[in-house]
Amino acid sequence: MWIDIIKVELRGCNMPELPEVETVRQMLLASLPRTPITNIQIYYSKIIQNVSEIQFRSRLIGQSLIDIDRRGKYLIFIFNDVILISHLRMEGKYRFEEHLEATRHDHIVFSWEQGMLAYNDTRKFGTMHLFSREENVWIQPPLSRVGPEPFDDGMSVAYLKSRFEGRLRPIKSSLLDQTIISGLGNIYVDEVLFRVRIHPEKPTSLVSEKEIATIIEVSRAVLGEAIACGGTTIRTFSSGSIHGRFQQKLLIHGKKVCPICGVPIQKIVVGGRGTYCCKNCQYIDKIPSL
DNA sequence: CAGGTCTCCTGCTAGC
DNA sequence: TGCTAGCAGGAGACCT
Repeated sequence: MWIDIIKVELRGCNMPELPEVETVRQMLLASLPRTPITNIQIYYSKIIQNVSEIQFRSRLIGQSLIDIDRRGKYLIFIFNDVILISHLRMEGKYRFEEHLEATRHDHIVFSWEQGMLAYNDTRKFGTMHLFSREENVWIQPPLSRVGPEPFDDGMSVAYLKSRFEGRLRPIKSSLLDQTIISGLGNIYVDEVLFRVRIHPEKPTSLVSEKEIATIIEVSRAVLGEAIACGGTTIRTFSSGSIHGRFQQKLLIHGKKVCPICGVPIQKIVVGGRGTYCCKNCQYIDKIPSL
């Protein structure tokens, strides 16, 4: 079985966000062996952040996978004695095969009796952290920096309001800030802001309570639907080349013309990120007319 | 503290 | 045709 994230028509827009990571989590959970890891090959060690290459191997070899969790865009592999936290960043992907030969951009390969798992990452931006299960991984970086997901109990209008107060930066930057709200990346933030008809450059503190409520509701809907669709850019080679069906449901990201008013969509830069929005339908100051 | 800028890295593309 | 400079982007480091 292959689990891969491919480039689709939107160049540079294939980064895994929460729905993609969740899809990868489910597929790995279904396919990875629960027997001890027999070997680990490291071809590019800078992926590993908090322990040495030697420690990474010695502490993981012999460990059996118990479960895979997820927090925001982080995958959390739980073994007998250790916890491996993996972030795919822009282009990280895993593939599991009975036997694989490491190819270009395969940086770490885990082996079991039953198969091999390769971590492949063209841009080498992905990260891995290794912790002991005795440590509390939730109170130290990177997980300590991850704020609540839209689905979490901790996510509420009152919470977001408190985090938005006094913030002058664009709302898009605040929604991309994983310490405030986790799981939304560049594509989904554009989608959410278009659907709630708020301009990405609207100052955060000017977003009303009513708008915050709508942002939460729409974030849940967009992410939930994307998860149900298997993400935007995921495909499994075992079932041909099907990419995530949410790709077809994008309304604004990568589009040329506004699906509501027909005006050409603007491509601007907000907080250093390529941003798609409709100047006609997304307001900076006005209350959205939903 | 808030927020801006730089860094990491490679593949693609515009421009010559 | 072949080359190169420039760009994209999640999150942390660093600076103001």
